[in-house]
Amino acid sequence: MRDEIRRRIPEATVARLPLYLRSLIEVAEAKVPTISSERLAELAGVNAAKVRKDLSYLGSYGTRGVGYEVEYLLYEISRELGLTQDWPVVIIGIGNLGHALANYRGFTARGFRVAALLDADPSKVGEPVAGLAVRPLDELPEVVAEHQVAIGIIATPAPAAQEVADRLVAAGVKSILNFAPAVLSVPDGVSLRKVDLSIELQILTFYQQRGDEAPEPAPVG
Amino acid sequence: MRDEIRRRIPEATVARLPLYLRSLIEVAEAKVPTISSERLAELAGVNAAKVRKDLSYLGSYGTRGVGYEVEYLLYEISRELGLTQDWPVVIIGIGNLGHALANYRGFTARGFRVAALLDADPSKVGEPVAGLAVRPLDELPEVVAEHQVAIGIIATPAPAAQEVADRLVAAGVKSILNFAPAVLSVPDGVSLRKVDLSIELQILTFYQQRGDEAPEPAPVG
DNA sequence: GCATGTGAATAGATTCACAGCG
DNA sequence: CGCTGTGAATCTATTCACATGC
Repeated sequence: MRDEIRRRIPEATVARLPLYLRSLIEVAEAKVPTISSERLAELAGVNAAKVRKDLSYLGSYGTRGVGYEVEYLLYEISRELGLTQDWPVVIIGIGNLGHALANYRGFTARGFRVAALLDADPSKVGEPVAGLAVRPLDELPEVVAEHQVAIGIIATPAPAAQEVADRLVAAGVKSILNFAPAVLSVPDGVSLRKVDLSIELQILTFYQQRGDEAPEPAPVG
Repeated sequence: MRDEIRRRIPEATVARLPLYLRSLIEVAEAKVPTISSERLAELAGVNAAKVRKDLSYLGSYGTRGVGYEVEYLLYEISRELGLTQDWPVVIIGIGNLGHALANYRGFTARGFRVAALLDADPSKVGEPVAGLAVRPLDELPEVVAEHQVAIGIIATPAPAAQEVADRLVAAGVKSILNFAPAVLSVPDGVSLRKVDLSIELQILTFYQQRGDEAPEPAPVG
């Protein structure tokens, strides 16, 4: 935690750390003290060599002949992912999806806190959703400053998404998760990830039509 | 369309085809007759070399010195993705997310049709959602057979997800999209993809904490 | 003895750069 | 002449296999 070198962690590994974390939380609840790469691999749905290689990028946290100490590894991965602190998020676009996201438990579960819900539609403003009143999109800068918002979630229709992204960036938000089916562009230094339902379905139909099996998803970014 | 060899298309390419498709639909609406790899790349948010390489796996559909014929390419990609036919889907778990998914327009937009909504909770059964009455999970086999359902969408809480997946498989569903935050296992021959909100957020916090920028998402699988 | 940690080998994806062709 | 199509080069990720050290 103090004098460690800043290792470059492959993005494929970063994308799997949350999986390991979730698995470790489960076994920690069962009071299991240590876990082998083999068992962790099973829980996370990957193979053991990958687990060991991934964890080796974080440091040598295992014990040969024994395995990994669950609580310790749990903490180290949490820290690596930045989950030892709280992350205020804003959700923009309070339609069906925005509603669902606002009510999503397990949001709060893992250190994320919905600081505000915003919508450009005046008829939605003031509506209580998940215990918060929807605020006008124009208040974004104040909301971001006030709550130190670092992450913006876009749940608007596609045509509005780029403008919302621009406003988030202008307000100083450095991480954006986009649910709108649109390709967005953001300046350097801003991270952008997307979740797109219809793309996922289309990938499935590709393989279904082929009578093939879709390869193991490699969710990376 | 008749005597073509079955080219093996890299999974990374398959994951990008839906992006090209969406971009092509946009330009087709604007009545643009042809498009260069450069322009398509810009719309899809990738680079031109990738576009050309990806499209070359489908066949030589471009014209040197000119570009690609929009309508033709649109059709070929649709066909490759299996979108020239309709795909009945079932959504299981009609909580917040299930509701949002059931109401998602652009679902129907691209050849997907919600055949039924199911939930294991008797108190939800019968409730009208998005013009359909929620049906009991036990009716899954009939629903699948009746509507020729090929795709199942899991929107249940995590603890229920594996059982639902097992039931989908038992009913003959060969493609599953999982929104529950759980690792599922399915037999060979069944395709499984996942969408996980909290994993995406955790990847963002990793890079945010580093003061780094998240790499370009490579949504594959 | 046993499971980690890691170089080396392999596989897969991206990018380069240019030949090929309309 | 311009843009596609594609081998070759590069980069990234996965897997192997075994030396290492508790």
